[in-house]
Amino acid sequence: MWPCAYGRDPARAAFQRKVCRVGRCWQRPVRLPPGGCLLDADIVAALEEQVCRAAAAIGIDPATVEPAVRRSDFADYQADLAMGLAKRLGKPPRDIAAALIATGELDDLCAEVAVAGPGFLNLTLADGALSERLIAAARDDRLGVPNHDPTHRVVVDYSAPNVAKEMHVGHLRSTVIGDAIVRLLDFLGHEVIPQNHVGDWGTPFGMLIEQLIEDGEQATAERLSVGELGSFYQRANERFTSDPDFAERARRRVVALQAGDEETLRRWQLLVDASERYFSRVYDDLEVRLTPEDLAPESRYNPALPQVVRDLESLGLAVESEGALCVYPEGSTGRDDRPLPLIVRKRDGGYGYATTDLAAVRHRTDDLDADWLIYVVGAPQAQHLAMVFQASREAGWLGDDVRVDHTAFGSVLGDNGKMLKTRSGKPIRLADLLDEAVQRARTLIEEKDPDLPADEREQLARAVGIGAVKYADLSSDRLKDYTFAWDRMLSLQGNTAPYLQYAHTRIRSVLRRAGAEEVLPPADVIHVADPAERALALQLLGFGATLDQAAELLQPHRICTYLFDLASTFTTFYEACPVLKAGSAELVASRLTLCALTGRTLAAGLALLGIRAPARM
RNA sequence: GCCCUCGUAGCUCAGGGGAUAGAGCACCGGUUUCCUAAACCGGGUGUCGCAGGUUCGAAUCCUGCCGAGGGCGCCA
Repeated sequence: MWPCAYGRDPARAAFQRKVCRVGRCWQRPVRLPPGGCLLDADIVAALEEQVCRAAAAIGIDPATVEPAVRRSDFADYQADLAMGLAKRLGKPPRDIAAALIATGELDDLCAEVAVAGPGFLNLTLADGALSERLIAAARDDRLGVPNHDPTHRVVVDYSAPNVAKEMHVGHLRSTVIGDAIVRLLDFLGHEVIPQNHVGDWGTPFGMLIEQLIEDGEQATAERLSVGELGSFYQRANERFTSDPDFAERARRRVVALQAGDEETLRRWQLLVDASERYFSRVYDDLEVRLTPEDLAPESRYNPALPQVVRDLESLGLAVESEGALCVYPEGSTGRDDRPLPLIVRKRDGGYGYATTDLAAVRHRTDDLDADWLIYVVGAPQAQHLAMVFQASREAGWLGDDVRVDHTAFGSVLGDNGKMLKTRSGKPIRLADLLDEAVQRARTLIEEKDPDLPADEREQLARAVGIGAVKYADLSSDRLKDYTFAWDRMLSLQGNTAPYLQYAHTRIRSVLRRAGAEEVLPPADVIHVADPAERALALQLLGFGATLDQAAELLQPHRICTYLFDLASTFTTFYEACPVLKAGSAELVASRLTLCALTGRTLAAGLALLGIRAPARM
């Protein structure tokens, strides 16, 4: 294809700079296997490189052009760079496009390159190039998706429930989105460190511990472990507001807790332990990867807080105001354009969550040595986090080489357009929501497939019900609010988990019939003559690029959109192209390979979202 | 008052500067001697909130306005 001396190749160097343009090499440059040709299934990257090469050949510095290759309605792909070059070169864009074609650089991969419209380059791939890459992907455990290069050490902060407080739909979003991001970045080769920033400290623990004393330790621990957190918290709160004696005891209890009183700490620990047992159960039900090892609760930072404050003072960043110690990060203003404070030490000498968050940043960069911090936290926290990040930058705790993202998400709304609540206006317990999801899935399965053995039905109900809830949460842009609707998310039609799961089982069924379910050596050649075959082939080869984009933008919904398109494209193929009854043995093998690759890609994509792909439904 | 986010088909949503803005639902019609009909195929929908600007080209980038939600000092 082209020489191996990539390091000195100006077109490649320029192309790599191009893909790194986001700033700090967060995007993946094309990886070069030792053999010197691209095994990477990502054909867009290969085409872009050839376009850069063509640009260089007509005397354009490839570092200064955007190859702009994308899927096209008019050909397999299109490159849109000629129009942008017209003014610079003082030539009509169609002439430039023609000159790019004339270099012959695109001939390796393309059977046909044509100028269209104002100067689009319509690229039609050579069948051989498609076939070759499909076979490489089919042979590869990773479906032709290379590791990201360079890889990063990434802290993902997500879920973050509160001790002795019910988990609700807000935690659902953080947990599900965070889990998908963890799985995705892990798959792409990054070293991922999940951090569950559990809320286990603060003033409410005074009343919670007093309530524990009133209810009895044994009984409270038992109730909390099985998820009766909401009623416990509520009772404590009611006592606190209605009984001045209780409130006074609670206030004294906070002081004792902060002072490290042993007996108080023991009771606090009891609340923490019982709650964490419950969280683990919910995580198991949700089928997310979070484990007790990932716990990094707020209290763990307590010992570091005085030092954080001392350092901020000695750096001259923290100043006293109205008795409190404040940092004023650049760029944040509140009412009357006054700078907004981050209160790092309260008037009473205590520390709030800002200080804890600063300590956490420090721990993650210094001790965990992360160079990428991801906070999967609701959108309302945007200003707070921006201030924490800015203060950390100013304090030198976040270097320029560390990327930080607030991966914000919107609210879950009911069908009334308001925040999802029960009819009585209370927040919906996450655990109840999951139970209902499984129950609804079970009912559907009983209707459609009454003969299924009970244990299989239960497994399936879990896979479908939990998958539906998670997929509904992941499939639209996380930043927007989303409307929760059982019927939509459990539908077999549309962009839903059950639809994808069903598409996957249909594929598995074909493979079963072919006796090829376990091992399927790929065909020697993949036929892409039929438009439906070709469309499927092109879609399959876009998997890696989709994952890269989803990871770069931290948008799991891009994976969903891709998988739905893949399933739709497959369906069209499946209708148009007989597989087992194709004309020749060769064609059967080719189409079976397409089926197998599609099935594996669907399963892999769903797995990255934390959703199971059962073999039968 | 200031700041942030959102506004795309009747509904739920895709669309990160490119050609004619796309799906699903809903609605209408069709498909089962045929690889899972829990499915599939066909049928028409738009002042991309409004107005300017940048650009060869804007749903996409910038500014202003309107509408919705959220945030703005010691809760986390």
